[in-house]
Amino acid sequence: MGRNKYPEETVAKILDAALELFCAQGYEGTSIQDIVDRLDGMTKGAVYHHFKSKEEIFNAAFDRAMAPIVERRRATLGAGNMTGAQKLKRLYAPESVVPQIELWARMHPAADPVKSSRLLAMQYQGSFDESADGCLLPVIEEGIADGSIACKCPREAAEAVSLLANLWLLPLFRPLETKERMLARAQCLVQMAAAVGLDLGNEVLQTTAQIWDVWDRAGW
Amino acid sequence: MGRNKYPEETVAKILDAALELFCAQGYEGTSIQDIVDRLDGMTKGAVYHHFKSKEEIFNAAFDRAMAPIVERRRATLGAGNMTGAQKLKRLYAPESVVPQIELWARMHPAADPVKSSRLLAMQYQGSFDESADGCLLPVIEEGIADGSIACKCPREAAEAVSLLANLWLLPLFRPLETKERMLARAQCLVQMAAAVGLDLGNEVLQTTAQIWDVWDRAGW
DNA sequence: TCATTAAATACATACTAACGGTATGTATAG
DNA sequence: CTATACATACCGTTAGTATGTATTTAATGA
Repeated sequence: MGRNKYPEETVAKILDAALELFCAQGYEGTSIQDIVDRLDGMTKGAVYHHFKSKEEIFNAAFDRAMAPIVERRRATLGAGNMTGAQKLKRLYAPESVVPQIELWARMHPAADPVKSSRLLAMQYQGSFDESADGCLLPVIEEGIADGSIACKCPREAAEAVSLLANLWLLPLFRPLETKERMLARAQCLVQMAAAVGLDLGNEVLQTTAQIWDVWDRAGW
Repeated sequence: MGRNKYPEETVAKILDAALELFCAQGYEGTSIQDIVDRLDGMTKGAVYHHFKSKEEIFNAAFDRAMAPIVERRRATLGAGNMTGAQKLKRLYAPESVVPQIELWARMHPAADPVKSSRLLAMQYQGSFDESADGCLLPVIEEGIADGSIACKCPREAAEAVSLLANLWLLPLFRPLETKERMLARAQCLVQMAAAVGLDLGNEVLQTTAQIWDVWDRAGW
């Protein structure tokens, strides 16, 4: 295969194949050769021309998949003149959460946390970086500033809620058996968040129910 | 090196070396050869005679390190005629937690969650299995039975508290800068737990302070 | 404006070092 | 004599590299 006039297309093809495989088989379970085999005619040399390591491919594929979701959430929050408290509820409303869930559903991480350990670690990391610091904490601080939220430990509350929401309420790595248990978790989280001054709103329960349905439909 | 009369010693040496390396460099970052190189004179054949895979070595090393700690905690809880509420506080008192912390301090897991992803996944898993189901939940249910605890969602509360305690309050994978921030987390956790009917007691704050000191002393 | 050339880029090919694991040999304890 | 505790030598696979080659782009000059 000769040189492509539009190398971005090649990059896109690589990332598409990589994401699918990484999700289906995990990081360690996917070899570079597996990826190459899906890029008909292309060879490993091409892949290593565009990316310098397997890790870089993984991160790029993941970031590319997340980008539109993050963007969408930012847009939701940026627009309008809402109070911090209102934005907080928005963050956990279906329209913010469901797209992300659909991505995860496509990725289908292995139910065994140890086998999905890399994805788990990224979710863990993300719970602090993106979810808490980049998204939840600013909203909480806005709410404190405008008087709509009374929270004495915004940073800690943001971290704890993000962690619970990402690693527990969403049962990515330890699937739940029933919708009821998932709703019980949501209820529990709402109470705990309220204790540190964060009113997540009862929409969380509807959001949770929708998430369950999405996964159920995806044959979880 | 000839045949050893006491093969358990060989096994112990392998596990000691393995634990240290797995903690310092992570699972993927540690090769069987790395382990072998620490067992002067011994070869890979010996290792694979006693263990059938790298994974088995990892699990054995980890279990061996955890065993005395689990045992000790069980002993603390089993003895005496305490109410469930009292036992709950006991679970988060220094004498229950600090030994475990000292183990972790020795192990020194890499600060990057992705590099320590396997350890993280095991902590995650353990937060449900051992910490919640095996330890916290029975105590809560005991407390409900004897009337000392009023908790509407024992299973969910146990899981959430375990997760937060293991993956957030103890900053194994994302070290904290100051003692104050760690204490703020503890305070936050206490409030959140109280919201679902679990009184962890103010001893948690002292426990947390002690944990910080242990790590500080270990040159964290 | 357009051919000519030089340089940068997009790949393919062929290779290496390291890894987890195995097959097999050998000496020693029981 | 047999089972066990190792050592030695090997294998298939993997991530990654070195290098070669064709094609695009940029620079040049008339």
